[in-house]
Order: sequence, then C-alpha cells, then structure tokens
Amino acid sequence: MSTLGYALLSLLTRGPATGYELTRRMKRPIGHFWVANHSQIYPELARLTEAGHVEVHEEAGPGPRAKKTYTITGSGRRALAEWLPQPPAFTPRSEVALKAYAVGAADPARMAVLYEEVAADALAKAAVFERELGELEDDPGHPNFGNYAALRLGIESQRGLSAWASWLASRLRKYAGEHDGAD
Amino acid sequence: MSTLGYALLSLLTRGPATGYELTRRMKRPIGHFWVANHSQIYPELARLTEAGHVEVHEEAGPGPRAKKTYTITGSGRRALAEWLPQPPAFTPRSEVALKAYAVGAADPARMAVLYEEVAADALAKAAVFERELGELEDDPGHPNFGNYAALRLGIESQRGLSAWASWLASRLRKYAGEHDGAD
DNA sequence: GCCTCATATGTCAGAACTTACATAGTGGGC
DNA sequence: GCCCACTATGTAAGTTCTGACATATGAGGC
Repeated sequence: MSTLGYALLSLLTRGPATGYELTRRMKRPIGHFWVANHSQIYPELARLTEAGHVEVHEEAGPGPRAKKTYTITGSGRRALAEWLPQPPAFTPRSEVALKAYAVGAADPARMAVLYEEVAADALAKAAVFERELGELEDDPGHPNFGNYAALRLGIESQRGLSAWASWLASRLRKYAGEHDGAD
Repeated sequence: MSTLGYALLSLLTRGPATGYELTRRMKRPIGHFWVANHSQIYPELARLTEAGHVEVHEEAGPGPRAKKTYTITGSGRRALAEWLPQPPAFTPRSEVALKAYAVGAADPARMAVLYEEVAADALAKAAVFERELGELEDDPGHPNFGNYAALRLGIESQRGLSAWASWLASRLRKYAGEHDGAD
C-alpha cells in the first residue's frame, strides 16, 4: 500500500467520511505535512475498498453518482497499527534549501528579499499553528493528541525555518550593501 | 523546466561534470535536501542539452558509450538566475508528522521507541552536518557559501526534529507506563 | 431568473519518480 | 585467476502525482 493509503486510513480513524470530506481533511488539518488532490484520493479509496481496509455505504448524492461514505475496518486498523511503528521513509526535497545552495548564481539583493519573505511567511504560519494548538490537549490519552503532536512539529519547523531565513537574508543584505551597483 | 533541471544547473555552477559525477554530487553534498537517481539525471541532462542550458564534451568512456562532460552555458546561468529569486514551491510530505498524527492507532510503547530512534538519528545527522560546516566559510563572497547556508538549514531542521521527537517519545513513554499491560 | 458556491465523484493525459535491467573497462584484494 | 568495486551511460516498466476536464444538484445572494 502507498503512503497515501495509510494517510487516508489515518484520517478515517477520526471518523467515517466521503472522498470529498477526506479531501477537505487532507487540506485541513493535515495539509501542513501531507498533500493530495481528490484525483488521487478517489482511486486510492477504491483500492482500499478492494483490499478490505475500508467499508463503503452508498446513498443518493447531489450529482449523477452515488455519495459514498467510507469507514475504516478492523483490517484497516491492523494494517495502520503495523505500519506506524516502522521507521518513517524520508525523501528530502526542499526547494528552499536548493535555492540557498545556488544563491551565489543570483543577485544577492533579490535573494535577500526572497529570504525575508520566506522568514515572514514561516513566522505567520507558526502563529496560525500556535492558535490551532491552543484548542487541542497536550494529553496522549486524548483522541486528538495526534493533531497536537503533528502541529507542534509544524510550529518547530516553521520557527526554525524563519530563524534560518532571517539569518541568510541579513547576510545577503549586508553583502549586497558592500558590493552594490556595478561590480 | 523541472526543479531537477535547476538542481543540475546549480550543481554545474560548481564546475563541469559527467552524469555519473552529478549523481555523486546529488548524494553529497546536496543529498540532505534533494534526491535523484542516475535514471532521472541522464534524461534530464539530454533535455538541458537540447534547451542549450548545458554544453557537452564527448570522450571515450570505460563502457560501450562515450563519456560526456557537461558545462553550464550563459543561457543556463540566466535561466538559473531568473528561477532563483522566485518564491520557492513547497509540497509538504512528511511521514514522520503523518505517523505522529495517527499515533493513537498504534501501541504507545512501540511508538515511543520509534520516536526515540528518530531523535537519535536526527541528532547524529546534525553532528555530521556540523563537522562538514567546519570546513566551509560563513562568507557570502565565498564560492561555497551556498553549501554553508544550505548546511545550516539542515542542522537547524535536524536539531528541531530531534527535540520534537524526544518530547513526543517522553510523552508516549509516560503514557505507556501509566497504561501498560492489558488495557 | 441568474450566478456563484458548496457538495459530490469520477477520468485522463502527462510529468515526475522508483526500481530493476543492461553493458563494459580498469584496478585492487585475496 | 577470480571477484568486487568503481567509472560510465543508458533503457524500460511501473507507480505516483499534478492539472485539467466532466457532470449535476441545492442554497443563497442580487
């Protein structure tokens, strides 16, 4: 099963949902660490159904097709519980870092602006997450503790990113000032 | 052009290289923020050549095919310089965060072990990066400043991840202790 | 009455990425 | 003498992901 499959099972541990609702849950609250469009979600739900990890309940929908509500099954819970303790795969792909690596190939003043924006955006995101965190419990027994834990990583990451981007922007600003105009 | 194309152009700003050498540079030093195998790199180099962003010099190679050394062109440098100041795309996909979100669906003692390992691995990575950082200059005028800047982000990220994973592990440990055995 | 938005589910083409297969010379260890 | 690792370049099959196309109802604003 793909990681998307496990992501959907994870979302379904919070209660049954339609593909449409799962697409929304994918954006919020887990959008800050996982993204997927509905064009990926619908086929994956069909696969999960075939594998017996979810159950479907069909009703008349608003459009030409039936509305399908998915519920996680015992098999789905077992698959999730086995996957979770395994070492997480990590495929690093950070455009922010890549642009930093190549920073010498562009105008330092423009790159300073870029990293000032990155710093501001990251700080704004951290503030939003902080507000969301206030509505959750720091208690592993609470059903939404996972939301709390994931959100804390988001805050940590955005703060770190902001601090780093500020540092880089100031370095570039200073350098651009010393070497401005024709060089 | 894909981000991989820009990544290759970035690597070529450090000097001409073969596809094989670029595959190695992709692993180190930029592997901690961008990954690509040779099976992706070779076709992309062909595309870059066709677009005029790189130039090829052919020699006899060890195998049945010619050894090709690539050099970035003026057009390639211009394309890179235009791409760099644009806001970086960010597609969040973190399995570590996803597993934290679903943490309640697995055994807390096992998940504590997982996050202890994540914390240890992240700290070890940070230490390796720190050693590499010592060989680089904190000077925007230095040709390898990009390596320095990107490495600092890596250290910041790994330290933040380690701190977070330690926090989560201790929460889960305590919870597992309070609710151990049959529950 | 018309327009837009939300609900709801799908397909399709193309891009990007992964894993494995394929070939061949040189140098070093045992 | 044999095996392995390194240099070196490609292809092929399959999976995953992105962005666009396609359809249809109900509710609310104007």
